[in-house]
Amino acid sequence: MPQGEIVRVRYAPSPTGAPHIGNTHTALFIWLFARHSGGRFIVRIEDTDRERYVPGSLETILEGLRWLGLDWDEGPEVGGPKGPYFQSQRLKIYQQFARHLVETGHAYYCYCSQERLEEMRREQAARKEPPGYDRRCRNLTSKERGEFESQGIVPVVRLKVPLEGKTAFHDLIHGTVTFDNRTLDDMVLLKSDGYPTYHLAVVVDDHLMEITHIMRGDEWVPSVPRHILLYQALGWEPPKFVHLPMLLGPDRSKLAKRHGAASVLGYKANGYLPEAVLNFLAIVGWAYDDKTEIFTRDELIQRFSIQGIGHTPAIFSQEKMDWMNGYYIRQLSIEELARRAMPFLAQAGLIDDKTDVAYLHRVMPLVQERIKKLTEVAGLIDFLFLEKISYDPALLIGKEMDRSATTRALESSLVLLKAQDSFDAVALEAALRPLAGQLGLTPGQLFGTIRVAISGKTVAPPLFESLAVLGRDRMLKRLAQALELTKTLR
RNA sequence: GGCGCAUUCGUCUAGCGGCCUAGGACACCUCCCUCUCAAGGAGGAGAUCACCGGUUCGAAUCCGGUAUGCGCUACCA
Repeated sequence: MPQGEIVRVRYAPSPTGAPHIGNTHTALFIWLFARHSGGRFIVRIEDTDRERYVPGSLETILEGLRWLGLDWDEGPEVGGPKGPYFQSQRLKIYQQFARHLVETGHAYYCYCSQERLEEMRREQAARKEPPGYDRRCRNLTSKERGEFESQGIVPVVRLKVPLEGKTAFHDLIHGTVTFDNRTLDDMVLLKSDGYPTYHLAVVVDDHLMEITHIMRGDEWVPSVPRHILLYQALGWEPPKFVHLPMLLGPDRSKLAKRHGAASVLGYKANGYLPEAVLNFLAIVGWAYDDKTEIFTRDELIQRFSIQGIGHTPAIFSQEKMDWMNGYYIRQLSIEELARRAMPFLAQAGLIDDKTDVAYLHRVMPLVQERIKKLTEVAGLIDFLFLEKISYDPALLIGKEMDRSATTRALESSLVLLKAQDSFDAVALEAALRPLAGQLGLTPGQLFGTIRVAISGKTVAPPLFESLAVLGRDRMLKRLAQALELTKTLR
């Protein structure tokens, strides 16, 4: 990259399904590099495989990027000076370069049928030879070509890879990597349906779009020598290469759908905060120093560097992701937490448009430090929204208590609270705590029984705060209900 | 099978020749706080730096080999 030239990097997803967290990880690193260097972040859609195309996946990919705030300067929806940004709309360009390569002797037409190629590979496997095209069509005479053409066979275009020598390239993360040309076969550049393969399309587009750094996952390293050969054949200068560490599943294999909630949008649906996902993704495969791991988006942009990127593939740790999400939830203001939790509460049927936001603001402090995901809110505080709660009456009887002790506890609490005139948490605790001793119970026993009576749960937010939010009427009603229920116990 | 990349606590990582008797974080354990659950605080356990050679006064750090893992090996990306 000449001095002063602006960084241009691209994220080039294929619309073949929902974007998983591995792709997103790559996108984030590319975006961070672009923003850090004041360059351009380009999104290019590599839709050259018509068979694997999944309708709707483009929208999902873009939504995932938007959710994380990875804005793009050129690409779908925004356009740009080097478009179109869909490879399916650039077919003529690839065909033209493919033809050019054939004319200049760097590529050739291949008429081999897929059946023959498959059989060839089977035989190679049987003979324990490395698989690869046997170059049967590499030196066809024009007469032979004419015969195939007259049979109506539509050829593919293959690159004429040098039979010997070595091809090397320099990667900003891995250093110099060298390949022996003998291990490379004559790959297809243009398929018989007129679509380019990845190899042709990526080289042509990266050049035409003036990409300065090719950033992508490590799984692409083995294809670089072929691309270098293509650059040479086309007389172009290759950009810089930056191969990013891959994300692995818990079984250490390349992260894929079968590893569970691998889709970014899945994280959104499961109650993760975009800033937490962004932060977490950034610190796997990249480190700033020996201790910092919480970064705001601006800090990430400011501190990101290729030097800090690791060489090793990394296992995506769901546990740590969850911890970080919980951490970010705890940093939210009550108002913000309420705003973010609302869709999940609505989904659980606990709130609707008419729900009082001020009430939500009173509820949120009860859950803020107890959840790791927004999806957990509803289960913790449903009793504060539901008209009626149901639970197993046996839960009312606490540790080392019996039915009569439970009944007495509920009766006494009811009497005491009926006479109570102040219903904030502090006053309620001051009133109820002494009651335990009077009943010959530990505070834990008494509070446990009341907890179940008002929430239907043995694990719930703090009792007095919960009572305060519930309010006098509802708490008395629930205690009375619980008292009724004790009659069903033996 | 061939080629390529990689190898520091279970996991994510710091380390780029002496500061390392290897630091941080998650998870785990103990204690404190405490009405349950959390959160928080204080501790703890956990890595002979894959292995074997070499270079060097000195190596987790440099070099070579071995092993292991992963990736690629399609008219998929």
